Amino acid sequence: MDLLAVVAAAHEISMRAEDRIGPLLALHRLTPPTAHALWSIDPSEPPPSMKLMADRLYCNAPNLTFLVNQLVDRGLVTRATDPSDRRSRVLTLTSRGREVREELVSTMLQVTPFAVLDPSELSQLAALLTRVTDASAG
Amino acid sequence: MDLLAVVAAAHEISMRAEDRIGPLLALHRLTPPTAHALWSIDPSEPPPSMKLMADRLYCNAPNLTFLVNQLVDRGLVTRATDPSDRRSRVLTLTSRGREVREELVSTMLQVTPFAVLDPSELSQLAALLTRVTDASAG
DNA sequence: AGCACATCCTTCGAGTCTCGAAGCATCGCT
DNA sequence: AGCGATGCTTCGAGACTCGAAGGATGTGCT
Repeated sequence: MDLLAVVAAAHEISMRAEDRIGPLLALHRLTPPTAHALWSIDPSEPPPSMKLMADRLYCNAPNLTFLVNQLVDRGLVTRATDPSDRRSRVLTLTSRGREVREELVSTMLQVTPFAVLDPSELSQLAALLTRVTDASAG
Repeated sequence: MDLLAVVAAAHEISMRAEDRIGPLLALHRLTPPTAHALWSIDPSEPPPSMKLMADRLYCNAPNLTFLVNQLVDRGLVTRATDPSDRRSRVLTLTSRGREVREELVSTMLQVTPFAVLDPSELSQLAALLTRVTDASAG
């Protein structure tokens, strides 16, 4: 059955990538969860709310509060009250946050096991994975 | 660039799968790390040592000791001294461990986002991922 | 306006995970 | 026998995850 092989291989690739990015994370006192949170704040988009981030990271509210505190403590993110809904807090990267995020992304593109694929294979793979994420939306 | 899209999509798929398997894990008082450890003990192969498991899971020795303790506490795994090297401990699934592992694998095959692909797409994807894991071995 | 209810976030406590440093037992080698 | 290497465990500190509970703000209803 190919499905089992695909699930196992995908997991293996994730673990390998996480292992290889580890040293860079340690350098910035980050961990996989905090790095993922940082990654998920795109500076070219409007600042996301805590709620939106929790949905993106598939985590609950207390957990997200904790992760954001870690990023704030490390000077990478700032919290602000959303003027249009004062219950909501929006997250903005500091200049250092933007730098670290950029370093994270560019390093990941170098060390990810997917980097061994050539452009044609990558394009095939991107098409398949896009189909998966679109079709299983939720 | 397709590479970034591939990395992001792969991560998204993993998170989604983990989210969907969560309820089953909770039922057995498992978590993603302990479930992954359980998954990595194939009952049809010779019992792995702690060392081998640590390599498979990309984790260090103290961490693996902790995870295995969790599985032992939950009655899923037993530890035994390897007669051929008395420093080494080998891990064997209990009958309950085999049941839970089987349930885990079969449920994952149902809920994984990859399940939306048809056989031809799956076979294509399996070929690409196998190439990635083989080419980036380490 | 006032009240009920929902939503967004935070705090707290308990359990889990991760890792470096240190230590113990055993193995392989000389 | 002695010595360094290897496999595992213990310990302590920091990080992560979640349910329960609570405070603040928005929404809808009368």
